[in-house]
Amino acid sequence: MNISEARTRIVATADELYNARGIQAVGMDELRAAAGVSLKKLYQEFPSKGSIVMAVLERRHRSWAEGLEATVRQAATPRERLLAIFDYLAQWFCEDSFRGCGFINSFAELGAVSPEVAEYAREHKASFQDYVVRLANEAGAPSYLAPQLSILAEGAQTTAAIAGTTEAARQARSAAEVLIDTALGGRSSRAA
Amino acid sequence: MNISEARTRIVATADELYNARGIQAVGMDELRAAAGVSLKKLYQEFPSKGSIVMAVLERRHRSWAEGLEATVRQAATPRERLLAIFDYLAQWFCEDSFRGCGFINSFAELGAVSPEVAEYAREHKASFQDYVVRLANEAGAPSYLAPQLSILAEGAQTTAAIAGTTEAARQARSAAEVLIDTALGGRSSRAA
DNA sequence: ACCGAGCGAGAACGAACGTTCTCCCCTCTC
DNA sequence: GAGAGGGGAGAACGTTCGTTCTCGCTCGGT
Repeated sequence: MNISEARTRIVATADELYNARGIQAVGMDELRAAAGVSLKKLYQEFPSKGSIVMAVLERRHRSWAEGLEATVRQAATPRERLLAIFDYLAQWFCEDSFRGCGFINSFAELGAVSPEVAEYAREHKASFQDYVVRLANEAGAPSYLAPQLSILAEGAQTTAAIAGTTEAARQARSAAEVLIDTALGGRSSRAA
Repeated sequence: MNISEARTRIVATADELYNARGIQAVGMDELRAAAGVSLKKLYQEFPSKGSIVMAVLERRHRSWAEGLEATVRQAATPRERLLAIFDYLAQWFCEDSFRGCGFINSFAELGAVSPEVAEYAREHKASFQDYVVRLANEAGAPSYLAPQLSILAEGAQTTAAIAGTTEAARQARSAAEVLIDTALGGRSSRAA
């Protein structure tokens, strides 16, 4: 077995388990069993559980960024690209495994106790916000639009996670339409 | 010492500690020390840690509902009452102890493992959404407005928590103004 | 003054967890 | 074929945690 293949499987399995049940609720032995590796190999690939958590966060960040980018790329106009954020959310919420944003969850679980996790969650959110800023700029929108849309996206994620329904994506999208059209149409009017 | 006074102090202390460091990171012994009660009294008042967690959630719910209601009541018009939601958030985010919505956090930490916690978080969010629906109705807004504002409020909370800044309240408020004015002004136009 | 009930302090217990160690088998090399 | 090295299974270790138990003290009633 390739050493890097074991790593990949460990991180992928950890991602699933941590997402489904929470990081602290999944022990190393359960992860070992689910990933089909020995404990020795686990600790050969990762020095500690904390480093697995960080690897999972990196994987989640990559997966999110790539998935979002792929959905956005399909949109034709700058306005549609901004709205594509919410289409991506809608599709994500439909997955059986959806249990809320993994960064919000890990921040809530470990942010107060692990500076690394807190910092990575912050970076992930900042990178998303930067991305929205870029999309908003390409649409020629005033600078206050991007944070508004980011907040809508965050809210849709937690609402969908806790309520267990998918409608928040649609509701957030319709709100985003209003915000975008107002920002693009009525130049000069209102600022944050 | 009044028996109910001990209860109150235990729950208040647990609220602080759980909020600051996470539920799972705070042991019964630390709670006992911080609340200044004996372990015996602790288990005399509550059968288990889980029941303390539920009592904390109930306290948080009451505190949230009362604080929100108090802020909303100060607003003069239905439109301002809707916006008061975000003034309440702004004020909350400024508190040193703010570390995100306690229900989102406890849901992320224990929701997958404790059906009671998950259910209570759901109920809390549903009750907030109902409240927004009521305020929106009093403003004569179409039914799609309330979920939009609820999502904004959720998003502001997680954004403020992770970024560690307070500006999300202001940004969400300005977005809410747009959504409210659009919903109240352009009757018939767009629905969710 | 004495007895019993209640309380605080903290030891004790059992379980779970992260991490390391041991033992055994397989395999590859000479 | 013998020996060594690596890897898997899982026992072991030390810690932490939730919960219970023990012990000694205090205090109120008669």
